[in-house]
Amino acid sequence: MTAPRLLDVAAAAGVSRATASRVLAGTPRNVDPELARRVEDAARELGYRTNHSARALRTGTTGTVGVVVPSLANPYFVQLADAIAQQVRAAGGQLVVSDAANSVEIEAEQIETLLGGRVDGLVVVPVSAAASGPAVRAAAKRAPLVLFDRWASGSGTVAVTLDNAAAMRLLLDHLDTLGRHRIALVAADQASSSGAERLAAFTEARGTGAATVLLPSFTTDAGRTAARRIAAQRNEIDAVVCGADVLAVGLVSTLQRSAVSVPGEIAVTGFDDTEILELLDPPITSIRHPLTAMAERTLTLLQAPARERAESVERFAPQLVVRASTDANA
Amino acid sequence: MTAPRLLDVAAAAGVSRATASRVLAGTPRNVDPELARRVEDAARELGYRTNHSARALRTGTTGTVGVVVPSLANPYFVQLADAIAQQVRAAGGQLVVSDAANSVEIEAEQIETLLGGRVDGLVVVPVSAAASGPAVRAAAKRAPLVLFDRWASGSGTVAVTLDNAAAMRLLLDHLDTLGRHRIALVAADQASSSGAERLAAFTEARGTGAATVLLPSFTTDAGRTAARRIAAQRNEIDAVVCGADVLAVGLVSTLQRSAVSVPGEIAVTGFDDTEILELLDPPITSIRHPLTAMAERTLTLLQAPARERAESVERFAPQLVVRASTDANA
DNA sequence: GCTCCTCGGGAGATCGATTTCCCACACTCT
DNA sequence: AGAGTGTGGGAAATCGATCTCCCGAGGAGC
Repeated sequence: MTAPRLLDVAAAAGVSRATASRVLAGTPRNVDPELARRVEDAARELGYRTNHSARALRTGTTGTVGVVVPSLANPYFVQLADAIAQQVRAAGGQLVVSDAANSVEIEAEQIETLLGGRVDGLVVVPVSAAASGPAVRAAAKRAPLVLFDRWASGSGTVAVTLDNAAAMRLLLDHLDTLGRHRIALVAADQASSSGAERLAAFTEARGTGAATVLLPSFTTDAGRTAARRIAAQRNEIDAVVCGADVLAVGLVSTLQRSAVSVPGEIAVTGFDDTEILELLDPPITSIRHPLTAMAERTLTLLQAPARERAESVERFAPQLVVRASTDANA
Repeated sequence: MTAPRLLDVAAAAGVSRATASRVLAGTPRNVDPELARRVEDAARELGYRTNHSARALRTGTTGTVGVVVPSLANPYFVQLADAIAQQVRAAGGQLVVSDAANSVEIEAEQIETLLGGRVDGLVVVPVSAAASGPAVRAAAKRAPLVLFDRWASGSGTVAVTLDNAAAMRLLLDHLDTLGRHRIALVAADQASSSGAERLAAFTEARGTGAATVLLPSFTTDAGRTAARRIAAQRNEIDAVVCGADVLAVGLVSTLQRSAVSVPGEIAVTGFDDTEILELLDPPITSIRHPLTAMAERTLTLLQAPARERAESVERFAPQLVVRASTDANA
């Protein structure tokens, strides 16, 4: 029982393959309604489904967008992929998600694979601002590619990101307003553009002398490590800004177990407004990305002529979400 | 600047397309090492990448596995997809993940699309035990398909799942051992086979009279609703088994805000050992699925001859993970 | 009544890689 | 030396859908 082909449908309807194709693919060409009906009936009858490889080969287009994220284990990236997915689906396309396992090499490999005629365009959340550049640049020459949430230097293409500096200022102003002036930064992953920008904005606002805990990795475990260092300095610090939600989650739960009250003694903020934050006790203040708008813009750029994707960074305005981890009355 | 084709590589190396193909696709045919070297050099030089659509069309095979999950917004399903992804990658394949948006119709649509020659096989976590059957059955006739984590009746194919009844018994025994005998079940989503099995196992163990809170949806918000009902019955209940982690998360945080101590007054368990559980205070006792073994078995079945995928359900042994939400000393 | 257009529809080329033949050459064995 | 054998490599068919031509019929205009 082999799958029915267009030829079979055409034969059953008593027309040529060309006509059957015109009806089923909806080519802008008038076909006698009677014939169209016969073709459609035959197709339904036989359970015909157009062969994707054949169509893609002939038309040179797949109707599929590829997304490469650093890791699907991090809910933040899942959220990003999901935002893109909704836009793609709304446009009637398919989505392929690849996981780069936080490695520039695997990232390059995934990009390569997807480019072999599997996708019409690529959305990449690059692992590293410095090291992801070359692979992205090479890929951007072969297919439309837009960076999302992070940029990579020398990428040769446009990036749709959050305005991280503005976001950092929002958080610092918020804490200042609450009378918290002795603020520490807990960050990881300076390899990513967003990590670097957040750190830079913090240093610029607070000076190089400000307390900063840099962690090797971007996990809740790292957040717990940070908690121990913060707890040790509890007398000199009254607020902590975390460069990522996962860090904040680990930090808050560990601080509380060490009997450091949040926000009583130390206020804490996250950074990406992941869904978990709301569920913790206390819920954690964070920065919300305008993901829908960002994803929409990304798809627009993907479909635009190449010249609109010249290397540049577009920054979207962040939104502060105040919760009880900074302001108990929130 | 069009992409280089096999023809270009062959010309550059001074051989025929056939030979170039034999070298690059690694056909089990001897080729003069000197020619092979020339072909490989030419391919590298030109930046050649085999066109996936063309290869797929000719060979009828894509090297890609599709996964359809009910929703990517639920971290549990992301975890499942990730387990499959690792196995597929280990086998040198590609993965396409689709989201069914918790709808049987969209699920059927996604399956249809993937079957149009995009994938060699399909792994489906069905939305509904009853309603997903027909679409799955039709798909299973056209391509290898294995159900994962849940089964669907009349699916005509094999399902790799957890032994939910055994898992429920593990939880109940654990609570009994701790002296908690007045146990309530908080569940949602009886449409899924796992939801139904968990409910059935609970009822069988505790009788139909046992307290049960059935929720309309499968979200943390639903868990909060449940918390209010449980709090109202706090005098008759000393433990709650949740049919899913997301419910437990919402339940615990809301109970605590209502000044009901966990586990002091009421012990709580989750069910899928999602990563968040560990981070909450208290961390929540749950059931861990042997996901790696399950994913491995799934891939094996996918590649096996059709007769090994006769409709049946394979059940894997659950593992109890005790945390402080049931046993403060854990 | 005749020519010119329009419009629907079919034959065949095409996308790029794989694979089936089959041929040419070199080498061995009698 | 001639026949037999084996091996590497090329020409051409093939996968299935689309798209470019081109043809025939019917209608409009003179």
